[in-house]
Amino acid sequence: MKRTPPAKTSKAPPPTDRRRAHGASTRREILDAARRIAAADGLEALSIGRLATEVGMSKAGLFAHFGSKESLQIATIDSAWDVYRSEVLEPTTASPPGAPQLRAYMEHYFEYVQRHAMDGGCFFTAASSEFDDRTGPVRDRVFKSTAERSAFLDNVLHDAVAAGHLPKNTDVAQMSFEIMALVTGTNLLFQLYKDPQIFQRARRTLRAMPPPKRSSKGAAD
Amino acid sequence: MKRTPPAKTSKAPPPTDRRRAHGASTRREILDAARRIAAADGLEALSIGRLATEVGMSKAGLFAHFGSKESLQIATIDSAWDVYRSEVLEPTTASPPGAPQLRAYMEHYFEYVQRHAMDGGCFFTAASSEFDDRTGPVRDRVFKSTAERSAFLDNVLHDAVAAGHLPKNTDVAQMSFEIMALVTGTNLLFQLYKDPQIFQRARRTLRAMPPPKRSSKGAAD
DNA sequence: ACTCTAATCGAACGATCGTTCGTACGTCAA
DNA sequence: TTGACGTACGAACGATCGTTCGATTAGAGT
Repeated sequence: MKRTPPAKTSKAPPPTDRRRAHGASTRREILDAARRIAAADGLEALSIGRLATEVGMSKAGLFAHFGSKESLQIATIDSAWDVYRSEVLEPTTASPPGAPQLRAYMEHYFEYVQRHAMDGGCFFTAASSEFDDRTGPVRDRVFKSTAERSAFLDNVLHDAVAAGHLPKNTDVAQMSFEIMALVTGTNLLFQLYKDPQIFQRARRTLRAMPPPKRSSKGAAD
Repeated sequence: MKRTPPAKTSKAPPPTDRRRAHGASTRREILDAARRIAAADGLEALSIGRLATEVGMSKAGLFAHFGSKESLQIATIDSAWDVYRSEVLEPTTASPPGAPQLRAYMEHYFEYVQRHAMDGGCFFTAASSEFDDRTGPVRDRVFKSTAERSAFLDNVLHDAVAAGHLPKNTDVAQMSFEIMALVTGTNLLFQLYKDPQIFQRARRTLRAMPPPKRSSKGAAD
């Protein structure tokens, strides 16, 4: 990213766009870049020096905004969650509850993945894969994100049952797993192959997916 | 890890247990540790100093085996592929072609994931997620692995059609995608939740999966 | 006994990491 | 005007990174 040169001369007037970008707006600019780097190369590869260079400020100046790398990582996840919520969850809730909302959820998620295809695709799939074996606050934050994603999908499916769009005895937990696995796998395969036909396949899978029944025959074994 | 000094010769016990673990066996020992680190923390977190400490040799001595970090990464992927082949692919081919082989493939894969649960689960899912946005020999090697995994599954499904276990007009490519997405998503969710019930859900999904038909209605849109 | 080679070592290099410290500039309240 | 505060800076720290170099072994081949 091109950024105004540091203007090393001490007496030069600072009419640059920076220098008056106080507080919150600088922080937002930092996190915009942090999301990109973290999604593409991982939350560990998100180094403070690299991030500072990218947004055109000093390591120390950037560091002061967060106090530690761990805080920066968590702030980055929070920021990514805001994006996910505004690009996937909120547009989904704008559709009528039930089957339309389920289809909308998948479409908005796929649009989200494609929109960020060059930045690592789904932020939370990448973060989950990176931190699933670790411990500490960062992993906990990642875990919470996935849990919230699952809970949202559970609610959508529950509404679909209540609206009569799915059979009354639908096993919502099982169906939620199937859809989570489907979209997660779709994201991973799309990131690797970069072939939009994968989304067509996923849509077709959802259309043909038989609603699993509660306490049917699948309980044993 | 036990060194198991070969001590093939009648010579007196060497001062250090190492020193006679020549060539291939040292290399194998290095790659055993490298697979663990790379699967758990990522191929980039696989640092030479850390790896050298883990196997009890010097950075320079270990480095000499590979010549560059990139070569080490590729050798680690090759080693992980050998494990995947011997633990998943070869046991699968021991089952009769067709539907039994398809079920065996999934079971052997799940056993593989569980066996390496503490080491990051499926090596190739983790590697794909880490390198899907990069370029270079390492990404190419990861890509090749996933392509071979898909091709193997394609063959299993093709055999199942030929054996009459799946309808003649089964869309093998579509079904292969659905199963790849299913097992990939299953691995990711299991790594995060560490709940073996997830495998039960995945088995149930496969049992209930309707074989997609070729040139049905999914082509449009 | 001699040489040759493979394997391994310690030491060091430049780079980058996360972090700390002291300082300077700007704005705003007193 | 003064002082406090928020913001950002340069410099430096110890640690670790990948890599290079030269020296030191042990064993094989002659």
